[in-house]
Amino acid sequence: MGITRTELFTSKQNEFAQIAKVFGHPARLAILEVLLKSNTCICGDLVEELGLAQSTISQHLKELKTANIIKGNIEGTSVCYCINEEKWFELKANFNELFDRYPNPKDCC
Amino acid sequence: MGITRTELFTSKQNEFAQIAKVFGHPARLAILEVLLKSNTCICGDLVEELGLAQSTISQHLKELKTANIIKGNIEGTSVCYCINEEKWFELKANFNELFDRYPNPKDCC
DNA sequence: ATTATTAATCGTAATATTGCAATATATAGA
DNA sequence: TCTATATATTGCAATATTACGATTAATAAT
Repeated sequence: MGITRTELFTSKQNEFAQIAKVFGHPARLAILEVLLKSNTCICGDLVEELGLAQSTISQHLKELKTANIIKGNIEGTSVCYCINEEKWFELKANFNELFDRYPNPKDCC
Repeated sequence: MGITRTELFTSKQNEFAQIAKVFGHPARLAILEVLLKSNTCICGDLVEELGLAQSTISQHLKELKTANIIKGNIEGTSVCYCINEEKWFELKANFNELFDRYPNPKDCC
């Protein structure tokens, strides 16, 4: 059905999945990497860096913004994007919290 | 088009996105959490824990297995699942590598 | 051998995602 | 005001994902 039965899961699970999904596209990773590499905000430039159409990139940026992973500041006729520092470290903590739940020592297999 | 233009991105980006996508569904997170919580392999049980149909869970397990995040050992008529320890820590490292790329100090916004 | 149990696979329907062209919007500069 | 530039939005078309019932396959128990 293409529809996720979110009612079966905790809101924490649904929210985590939502975020992971945003990381689940190479174009969005590429955008994030450009933002990480440059020490400052990126105004424009993104369309030339990646090989996708402007509208497609705008859409991916929108998803990153909606997930609160990046911020966009209007700068004259263009928009400057950068990573939302607070959210970024929150996500790092969230992922580590998951990864660190690995039982140690474990008793199987 | 629903098709990702993987040719535009590095294999590292594509592979990372592929993994993130696996984490991008609450049912798969729920499965992983069950496996993390119990200190041993889980044989069956998963279908009762989550509220999804058996075939649906089997499909999600397949994706987790394909991504090499979990392993399945046949145990008589049932199958025991557990997290692939090596891969798990590799993923933790991969995600942290990404998160740690945040420029510090940064000079913008 | 027959039956019960468990998990995988198949087929299919519904919905989501990706991508792009075309269009709209908004600001800067002449 | 008119034009150029930059980004967002809209409207598709193609493909992917999610979910489930039905079926299959494989082993265990009787």
